Amino acid sequence: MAAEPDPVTELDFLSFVDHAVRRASAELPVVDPEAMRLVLTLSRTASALVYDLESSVHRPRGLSWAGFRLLFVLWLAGPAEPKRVAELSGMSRAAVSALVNTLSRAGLVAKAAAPSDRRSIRLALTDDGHSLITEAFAAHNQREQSWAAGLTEAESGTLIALLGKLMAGAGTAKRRT
Amino acid sequence: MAAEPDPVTELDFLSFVDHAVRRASAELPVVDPEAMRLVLTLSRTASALVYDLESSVHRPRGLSWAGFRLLFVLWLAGPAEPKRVAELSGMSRAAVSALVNTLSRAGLVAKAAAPSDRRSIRLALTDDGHSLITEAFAAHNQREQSWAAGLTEAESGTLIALLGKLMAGAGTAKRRT
DNA sequence: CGCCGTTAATCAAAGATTTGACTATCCTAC
DNA sequence: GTAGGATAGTCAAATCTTTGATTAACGGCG
Repeated sequence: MAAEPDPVTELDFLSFVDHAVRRASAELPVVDPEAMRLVLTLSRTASALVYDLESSVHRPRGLSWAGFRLLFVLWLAGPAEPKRVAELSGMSRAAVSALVNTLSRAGLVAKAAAPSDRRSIRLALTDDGHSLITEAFAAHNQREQSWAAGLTEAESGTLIALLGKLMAGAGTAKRRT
Repeated sequence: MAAEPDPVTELDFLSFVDHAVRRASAELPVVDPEAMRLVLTLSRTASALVYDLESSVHRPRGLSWAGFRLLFVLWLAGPAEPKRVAELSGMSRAAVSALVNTLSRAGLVAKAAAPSDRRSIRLALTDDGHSLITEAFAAHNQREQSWAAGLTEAESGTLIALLGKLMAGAGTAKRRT
């Protein structure tokens, strides 16, 4: 790690990817640069996207990213049990449980007895919750559109298809329980 | 060693995206379904990817995802100040500060006086830190390769290019300070 | 009918992350 | 040279998330 061949001082979050791939390949010949670049670009893009949506749309409305996802699932899947909400939103059951307490205290989500299993409960949006999620999602989608505007429709379709293929191909991908 | 494929959950997720897009479009005619599908697919794919890498590669080595990212940055950018590490790794300065304490206590990162600014410090990998990150990244990249294996080389290149374009087009994307 | 392994939700403790405040230092303009 | 604003790192409080344990309920099998 002697000399720096690159002007490391001027890198930002995105262009660091180029530097990192070159550097890592040089230090570890076993590295597959293409796979590395793919994962790095994907995770950084997603992270920037989520951060932007959360800070510009949801925080101002008093929702965390997780809170938004939970309301979103209840909105589009209808009333459901915590277990199913956890699966669909990608959270742990404990996280759902804690988050539901918060959202319930805020009057956005209601708990009721589950139809046929007394261990479980049924979660549903309140009227306030429904109002909030529809309004918030409208703004959310506005912002999504300004992101998507950087791509043509064809490109957007290709990107979605490739992400789907990536996801499907990764049969080993574990989800949380 | 428990890397069990869970196709049911993944399919559940994929079909939820379809369902969600249809449902949201029906309830809110103003919604752009293509932008919605793009963001949903992207964030969910990235989330599955990160979760898989973290749980299969880094947790077993005692590293959190954030801890890995910090070591990764120091490894490839060389010794740097916390401010720059925060920029390159996408964390807040406070998070870097806290994380460096942990990693420093674990003997992976060393703090030293910054060359020319007495407000700042210089962070660097220790020998142990260097050993750990190279070993961990080798395993990390192995796993990346098994994800990338689902795509052809051409598809992978296209995907990277489209993500880059998406990121570049979103000039309004805010980064954290 | 009752035993017992599963499954669901929740709780508790530990760890992380964020925002905002605070201290120390830098540096430009007077 | 020095006053004032800007900048770096850290701390504190509030939130969230995760893991593991706990309580309650289900359901198959003798």
